[in-house]
Amino acid sequence: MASWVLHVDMDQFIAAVEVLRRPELAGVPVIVGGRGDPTERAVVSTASYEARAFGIGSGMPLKVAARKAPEDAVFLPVDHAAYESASAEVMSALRALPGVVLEIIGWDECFLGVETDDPDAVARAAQVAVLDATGLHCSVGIGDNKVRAKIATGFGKPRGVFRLTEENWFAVMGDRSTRDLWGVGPKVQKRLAAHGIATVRELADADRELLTAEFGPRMGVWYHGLGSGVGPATVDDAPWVARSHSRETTFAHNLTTSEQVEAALSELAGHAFDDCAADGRPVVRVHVKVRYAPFETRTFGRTLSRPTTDRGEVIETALALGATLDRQREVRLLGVRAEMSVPEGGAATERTPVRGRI
DNA sequence: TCTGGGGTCCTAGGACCC
DNA sequence: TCTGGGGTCCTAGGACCC
Repeated sequence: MASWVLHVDMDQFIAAVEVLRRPELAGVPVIVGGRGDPTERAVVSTASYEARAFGIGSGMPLKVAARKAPEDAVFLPVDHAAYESASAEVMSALRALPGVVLEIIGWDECFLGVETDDPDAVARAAQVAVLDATGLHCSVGIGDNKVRAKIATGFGKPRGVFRLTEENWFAVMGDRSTRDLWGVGPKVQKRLAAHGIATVRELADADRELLTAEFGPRMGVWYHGLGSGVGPATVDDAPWVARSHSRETTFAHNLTTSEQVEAALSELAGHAFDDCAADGRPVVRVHVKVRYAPFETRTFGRTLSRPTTDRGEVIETALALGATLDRQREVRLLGVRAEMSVPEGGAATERTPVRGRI
């Protein structure tokens, strides 16, 4: 029997959860984001397929989405609790599949590791299990490692299954843009293009020395392998260990006084600390992030002289960092991040350097 | 046209130590 | 006058993902 990695990804997860509890929304363009008010500063979390047909997608400002949306479109507020509970049902249905190792990588997606000679059957079984348990549909990518499984899922959407392995990698991906690779965003795409590397095949054929000179020893090697679809294949079911917690807020009206900034920092730092405290681990470092109007972001950090469980100390540190902000400029967004100490024997498994939760 | 909030990991460069 | 090399820690910033 061979080892396979399956990537399970829910179809339009957030919009689907909303439709599930409000069946009258079936077939309607549904746009979930912010507080559901398209006149506010917020972006689209998920748009239903009906809404996507109008060019509305994740990350788009709600104001822009409102302009594109038809009259019968429905804007809904984000309801984290509802998605978390739906997510838990999905994961528990998948975990119950025989012989699988489950690694959760987000609200609406996970990897399954399985030993089988018929991965398609496992993929179909996963889809049935999720649908039976929750009424929600998903797509499944099958791969010989995490990178190929993850990319395969996109070809299976919606409600489908797609297999991507060493055998068909170049046939499927070779002529596509490097941007289609997981972990290559607009900046990296541009830097690669400056070296004449536009396609996946060109990345695979590129000189490794050139890539390490451009991106550093780790990322250079990672990108080079990515061109050939190389990646880790170990699925790890160890519980997730958060490295940090943050709270941030975008203000409907920009802040202009020190008093406003201090009040906001105290509150955010307190919440961030509380999230760390709930994990039972001390804070080792505090960051403050500020977005000046119109859109320039700065971050400041300070490492504490020793790990602390003192809420007041974390707040004081955030305020001290906040004191260095430019008082002449309006503040559009503030955030506080608290990094925690790493627990004994913390996650030591192979990780992909794809940023985000993986 | 207007750009959220929650995360993780990598890199460059300076400080500092031996 | 010329001033190593390696290692670690820290800061700041960058990039990406969901």
